[in-house]
Amino acid sequence: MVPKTFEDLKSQEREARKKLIAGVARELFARNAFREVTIRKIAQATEVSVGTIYNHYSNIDELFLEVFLENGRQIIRLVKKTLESDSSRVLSQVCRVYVNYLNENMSFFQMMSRFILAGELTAKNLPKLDQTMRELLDLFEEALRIAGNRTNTRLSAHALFSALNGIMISYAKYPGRAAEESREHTLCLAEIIAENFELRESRVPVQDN
Amino acid sequence: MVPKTFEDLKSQEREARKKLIAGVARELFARNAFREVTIRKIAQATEVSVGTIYNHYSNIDELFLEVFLENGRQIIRLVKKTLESDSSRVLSQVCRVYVNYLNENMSFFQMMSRFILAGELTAKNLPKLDQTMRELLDLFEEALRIAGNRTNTRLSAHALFSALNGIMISYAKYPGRAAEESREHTLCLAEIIAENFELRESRVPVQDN
Amino acid sequence: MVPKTFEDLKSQEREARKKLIAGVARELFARNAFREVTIRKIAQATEVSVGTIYNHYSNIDELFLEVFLENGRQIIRLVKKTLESDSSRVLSQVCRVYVNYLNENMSFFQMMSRFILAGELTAKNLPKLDQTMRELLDLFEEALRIAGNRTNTRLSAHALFSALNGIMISYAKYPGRAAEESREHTLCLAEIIAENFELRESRVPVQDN
Amino acid sequence: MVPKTFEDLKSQEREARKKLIAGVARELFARNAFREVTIRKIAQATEVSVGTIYNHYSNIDELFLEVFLENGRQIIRLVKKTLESDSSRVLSQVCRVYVNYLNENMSFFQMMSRFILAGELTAKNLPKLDQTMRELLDLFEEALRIAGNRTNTRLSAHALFSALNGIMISYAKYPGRAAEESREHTLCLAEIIAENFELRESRVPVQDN
DNA sequence: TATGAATGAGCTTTCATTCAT
DNA sequence: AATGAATGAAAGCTCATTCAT
Repeated sequence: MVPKTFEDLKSQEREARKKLIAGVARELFARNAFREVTIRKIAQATEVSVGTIYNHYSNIDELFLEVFLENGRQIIRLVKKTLESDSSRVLSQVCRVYVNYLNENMSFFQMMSRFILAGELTAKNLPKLDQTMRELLDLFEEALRIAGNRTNTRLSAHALFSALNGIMISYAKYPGRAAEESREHTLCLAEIIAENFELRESRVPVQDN
Repeated sequence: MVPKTFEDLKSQEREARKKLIAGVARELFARNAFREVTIRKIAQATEVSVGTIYNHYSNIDELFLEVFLENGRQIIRLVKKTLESDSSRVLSQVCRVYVNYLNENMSFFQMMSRFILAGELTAKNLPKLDQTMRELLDLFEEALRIAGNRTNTRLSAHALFSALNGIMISYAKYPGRAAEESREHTLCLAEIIAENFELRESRVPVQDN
Repeated sequence: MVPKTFEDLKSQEREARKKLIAGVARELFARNAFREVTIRKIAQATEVSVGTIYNHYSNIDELFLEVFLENGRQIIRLVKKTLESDSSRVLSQVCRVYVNYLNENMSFFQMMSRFILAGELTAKNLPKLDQTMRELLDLFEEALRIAGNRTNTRLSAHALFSALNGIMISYAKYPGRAAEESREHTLCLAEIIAENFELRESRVPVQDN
Repeated sequence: MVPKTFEDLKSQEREARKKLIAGVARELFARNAFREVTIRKIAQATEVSVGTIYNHYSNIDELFLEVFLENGRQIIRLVKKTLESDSSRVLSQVCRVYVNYLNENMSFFQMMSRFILAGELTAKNLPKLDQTMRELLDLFEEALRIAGNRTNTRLSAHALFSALNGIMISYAKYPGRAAEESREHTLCLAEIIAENFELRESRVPVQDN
């Protein structure tokens, strides 16, 4: 958007600064355990005062949500691109892209856990979460359809989404395993999930020959 | 185990007290949000002092692990019983039993999240976690085999386990939904997961050419 | 005051803006608890920036003082009107008018408390406070005189002023009581204070022995 | 109370420590403006950690209330002693004792302001406040009766209590005056209040002689 | 003169852990 | 072995004030 007036400029700058904070926070979340990311640390990393953060976000959960949603938007972009490439086994590729992204943005689940399991979300912010979720599920649904899965596609999309998230919470950092080993394991499981959600003629035992 | 010596007796008692604490903590976790359960509250509920808890567990994560493992043992018992009943669609039933249990013991994931994603687990305790996981996965593997799934059964068991956990983190308390509604949704998704992990001849389009 | 020069005009405008801020702040204080009124909220309510407020008042207490004094001027106007009405029991009416006003402008005491008990007042501003106090006390003194109280009238005015303020701090919002109930209680106490400050022939027991 | 058991001893000690904190806080309040007394400073003054304070008081207002009530109990003791001394003009002496005490424990009103005007009091603590207030008012009522004031004594006690409090809020630290000067002024006003609440035959102008 | 984003010291409160008894 | 008071670092958040634009 090209600013038309001085006001526009200022509000654009403000928005940019706000995004900057969320961006730095996102990096922090990618590198650290969710519990260890505090407002003070975000402030330090952004080279901004604590108060400034509260000038942009009215509380910590609002900032978390912003990061969460930005993660969501990134994923949506990646998945969209994957769907557009007309390669074979699109579903498998979508699953791998998704799990791959999550491996590099670990805190995504811990936030999900916070927003969904612990319910730290105001009614005001709920629609934002819903909207992002819906967009992502639309894409999963499309991938399922392409893969030949044509019954209950919405519910199946939910199940697929769940299953991939579950891989992460269950194995992304399984204690005692090296990072790369874990990552490969999650990708391997993503592949299995994908296969199970594809229409699988080949897996049917040959019958009458 | 029948005590043979006075020492045995004392150590049995000690073990009993330790279990008592873990048991009360487990109830607390079932009824409350993970974040709200503190050492103090566990001490109060057990009618034991804070210090006593530290006499049995060297830190809070050791106690959490004990609770987690006890949860695991309960699940294992339930799944075993399900496998023994020779009804049809055993895999589906196993999935439902598992998800059902988790609905009533929500904190299970938050602990999983703590141990796996946040890595709060000492090397010393890792084997205990491993052992329980292995037992549970053995059962899932068996269920898969019964359902006709015969390739890569170990990895498939991992994938199934992941998928079911994912249902919980993604939808168990989806904000804005009533508890009963959420529960039904999770069971419905468990069923879809089960179907996708079963051998599904019926889903193959008729090939009459 | 009619502006004579351009300078006058500008300075008049400036003064008007200053009064505007104080006026809005006054409304805010009347409707909200003292502790909840912040510079930010005053700025928002005035539709002016925080910085602008600091252009007119060098700190928050200067603004508070302005509000306090404006409250004082309002009270003075009301009490004057009451004194001019040649009704009977003027002292009682003055007391009720005063307490009534305070019931609708609660923060008055909290400011008094701030200025007097906590001493948040610069030497520069002291004369303004003094001047307003003196005017109000003049009126109380006159009311006492009308009521027949003719000894130590200045000190009695102080005592009367104190007593009415004390009603508010002691009972204006006594916890557990409804607002209307509290208000009535304060008016009732104001009446008792008035009676005690009037010359009370009737209260002397008949001495027929 | 003489401790009977070891338990008694421990609980007595605990109680003593709790009182110690309140006592130190009371001194702090006597010497400093209410706003400047923080949990941290109380902890420092008591040579105790912040956490310890929260072991004894569940929040800051509970501690404030304790201090307030202890102030109240002290006043009650003093007023009682005054009533028991069979000197003349007991009411006047009661008023002076009360105002004198408050001069040495300034924060009393700021707490009153907090509890009464700002309503920072949980339902649970309300009865404690009520009880102390009632006891104090009983004494004021008795003083009024002794002074010959026999109508509406309860309401009059309220009015008297209010009036004396008002002296403090209005003049205890009137800016620009020396401490001793202010103190004398408050005592002088207390005397005037007392006179006005006494039955005053002498003040009645001689009528028909 | 008006703006309002930035500041940061300071607030209350929490809670796993320690240790003298 | 059991106790539970003491600890204190660290959390989220507030708000009067400043200052570059």
